[in-house]
Amino acid sequence: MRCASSSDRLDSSFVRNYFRLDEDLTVVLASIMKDDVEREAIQKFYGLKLVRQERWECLASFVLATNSNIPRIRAMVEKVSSVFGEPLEFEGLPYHSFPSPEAIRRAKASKLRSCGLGYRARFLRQVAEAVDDGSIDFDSVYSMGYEDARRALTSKIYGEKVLLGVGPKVADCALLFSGGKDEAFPIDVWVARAIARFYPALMGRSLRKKLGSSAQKKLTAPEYSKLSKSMRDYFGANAGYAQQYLYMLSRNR
DNA sequence: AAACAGGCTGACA
DNA sequence: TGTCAGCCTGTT
Repeated sequence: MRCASSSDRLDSSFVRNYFRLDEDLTVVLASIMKDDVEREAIQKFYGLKLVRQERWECLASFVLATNSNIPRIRAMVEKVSSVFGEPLEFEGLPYHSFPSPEAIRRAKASKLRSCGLGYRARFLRQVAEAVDDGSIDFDSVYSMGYEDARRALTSKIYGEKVLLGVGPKVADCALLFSGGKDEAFPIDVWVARAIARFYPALMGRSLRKKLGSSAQKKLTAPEYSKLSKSMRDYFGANAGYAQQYLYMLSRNR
């Protein structure tokens, strides 16, 4: 395989790991083709894959993504990178790396805030501190099983959250995209809508009604746990893949 | 121009 | 344990 990058570290074995070229996608897809909905989604978005993202960058990005939207998330990540990241060059063009936890930790509050992060600035800094000082250790957390790892990401020590800004949805995203937990099934508003529409039986009547009519369309913590568990039970070990295809289906209709 | 956007925290029942 | 308001900010 041939590839080009700005760094020697990003060689072909990195690319192989990042894009999961070691896995047989057809086998994975066969395991989640449990109904016509997934069949249609897989046909429509055939080739869509999970990738193995860098762990700190992934968690930090999803902390920033809270209560926001894709264009804005992109703007926040790019701004933070250009202000606090290392300058890079690739094929003559300038780029910036995503900043290290240390860089975010050292950042002046007002400067961090001026990246347009809003109240997420505080969360990003606290997560950076926890990663930098070892309060949270990715190696140890991601070596646990799914349930324990999710508990670890959202846990409290002496009543204080270890990772402020990391709730159930953010934790599931980190576990799926950078923690090697393929059974994680993150539920954002799009996925919740898709479940209500295509899998009403898995959702339950009251929640379905709420998403349909009520102005309050955000899942409560208990609703989230219950729903994500039933989706994991239904799709099994590769539920995260099912979620990705369902998400795409939900957004393209 | 009020609502909404790829939720979470802190306070309270 | 489960609810609920409030929250930065950009966009529609």
